Amino acid sequence: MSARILVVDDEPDLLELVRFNLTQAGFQVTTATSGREGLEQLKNAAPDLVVLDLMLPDVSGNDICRQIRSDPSLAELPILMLTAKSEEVDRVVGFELGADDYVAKPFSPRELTLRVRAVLRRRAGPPAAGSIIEHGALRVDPDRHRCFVEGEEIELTAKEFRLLSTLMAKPGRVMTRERLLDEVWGSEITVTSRTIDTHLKRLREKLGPAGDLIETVRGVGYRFAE
Amino acid sequence: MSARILVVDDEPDLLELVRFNLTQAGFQVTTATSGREGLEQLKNAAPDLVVLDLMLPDVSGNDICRQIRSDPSLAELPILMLTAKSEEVDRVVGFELGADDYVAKPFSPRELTLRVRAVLRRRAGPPAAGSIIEHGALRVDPDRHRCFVEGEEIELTAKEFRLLSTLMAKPGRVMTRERLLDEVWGSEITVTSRTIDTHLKRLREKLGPAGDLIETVRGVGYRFAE
DNA sequence: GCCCCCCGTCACGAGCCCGTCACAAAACCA
DNA sequence: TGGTTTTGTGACGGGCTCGTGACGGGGGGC
Repeated sequence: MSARILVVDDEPDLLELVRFNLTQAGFQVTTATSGREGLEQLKNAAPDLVVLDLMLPDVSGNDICRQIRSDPSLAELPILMLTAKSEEVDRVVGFELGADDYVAKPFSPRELTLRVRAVLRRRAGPPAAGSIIEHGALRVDPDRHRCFVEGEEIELTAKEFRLLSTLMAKPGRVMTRERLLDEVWGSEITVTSRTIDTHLKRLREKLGPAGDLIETVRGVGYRFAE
Repeated sequence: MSARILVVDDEPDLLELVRFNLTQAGFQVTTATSGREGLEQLKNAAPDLVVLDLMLPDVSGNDICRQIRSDPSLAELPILMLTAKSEEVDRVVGFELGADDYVAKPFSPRELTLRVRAVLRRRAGPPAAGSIIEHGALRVDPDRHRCFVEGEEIELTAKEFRLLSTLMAKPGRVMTRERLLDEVWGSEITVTSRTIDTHLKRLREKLGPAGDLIETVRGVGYRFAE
C-alpha cells in the first residue's frame, strides 16, 4: 500500500532527516549514500520514487537521472531532485534531466512530504492518459515538463511552469498571491508578492492568445478560466 | 484575528528587534528571555506560533522543541527556529525535532515576517471549505469568487463580494454596521460606517431585482432576506 | 572571460475601486 | 404636519492595484 522511496544523499545528517520525515509520513524508505550504491539498489528492487541529491561525490545526480531515464525498465520512475541552489532547477526539471519535480534546499520536512505525495499522485493517475492537464488550446504535461498551445510547444522556465501548473490544477478557482507563493516558491519565500505579477506577465506573453485563460481577479488573486 | 506569537531569545537586542518587526507586521507578540520562562508562558497561554532561538543558556531550543511536541495540547503548535549558524547540522536537528521552518541568523526582518506568515498559513490549512452559498435567485461561489443572479454572472469588486458573502452567510440575521466593518474590512478600521451604505447601494444596483434581498433594518443594520 | 538566461526588484502609468461629502428622500416621533 | 434622524444616491478625487518595461545580479554554458 504505502509507496517505497529510495533516498540518495551523501550527507548522513540530511539523509537521516529525509528518511525520518518520510518514514513518519508513512512511506517505506531505503537509503543510499552514494550514486553507485543508489544505482545498485535501483537494479535490485525498483522503488516507487527516488529522492535524489543533485550533488553527489561519485556519480552525480545528473548521471543517475540520465541513466534512470535511459533504462527502459526504469524510465517511468518518478524522480524528485534536491538542489542546493534554486538556479539549477531549470536544467533539472527541463528536457535535459527529466526530473519530475525539485525541492530547493533548505527545505522544510513538510514541503518535501507534500511534493513527494504530489508526484506520486500525478504518476498514479490513469496510465494511458498520463497526468496531462488540458484546457482549451492549452496542454500541460507535468511529467515531461512540457507545454503546448494549439499543438505548438512553448518553452517555459521552471517557475513559469510551476505557476501555470498550479493555476491549471484547479480551473476556475481563485488563487491568492499568498497561496501561489506557498505552492510555487515553497519554503524559499523570500520574494515580494509582486514578483508573481512579473512572472505572470511573462507567462501570458509566452502563451500568446491562450494567455487570456489566466484571469486577474482584482484585489483577490488570479484564476485559470474554466 | 491577528495571530499571537511567543518569541524566546536570550539576547535582549535581538529579542527587541524581532518583537518590533512582528508587532509592526500586525502580530500580537509576547516575549521570554530564557527557555524556562518560555515554557512557563506556553503553559499559561498558548500562542499561535513560537519563534525559538536554538541557542539558549538554560534549556536549549531543542529541549523546548521536544517538550512542545511531546505535550498533546501543544503538539500542533507551529515552531519557527532561529539558528546562529546556517550549517546543515543545526537545520537537521531543528527539523528533526519538529520545527516547521527555520531562519538562519543574520536574517532580514522581512524574511522573518514572510516565514512566520508562511508557517501560519500552512498550519491554517485550506481557507475554509468553500461551499457555494445559494438563496433564491442568488448564488455566490467564494472559491471561484463568482456571483450569479438567475444563472447570469454579476461582476463584483472585492469589497462588494465580501460584503455580500458576509450577509448571505447568516440569512435573516441582522448585521450591524460595526459587525460588517469587522468582518469585511477586518483590522483596518479606518473607515466611516457610512461607507457601508455606499457599497451596499452599488451592490444592490448590480444585483438588479435580487438587490431587494438585502433589507435595511433602520437604526440597526442590514439583513439578508430569508 | 564573455554572453545569455532566469529571476527578482523597481519605477512609472493607467484604470478603477473605494471612501467621503453633500444633498435628497424616507422613516420615525411628536 | 413639521422637525429630526437615518438612509439612499450621485458625484468626485485620491489612492490602491495591477500591467509593463527596464535594470542588475548571479549562475551556467561556451
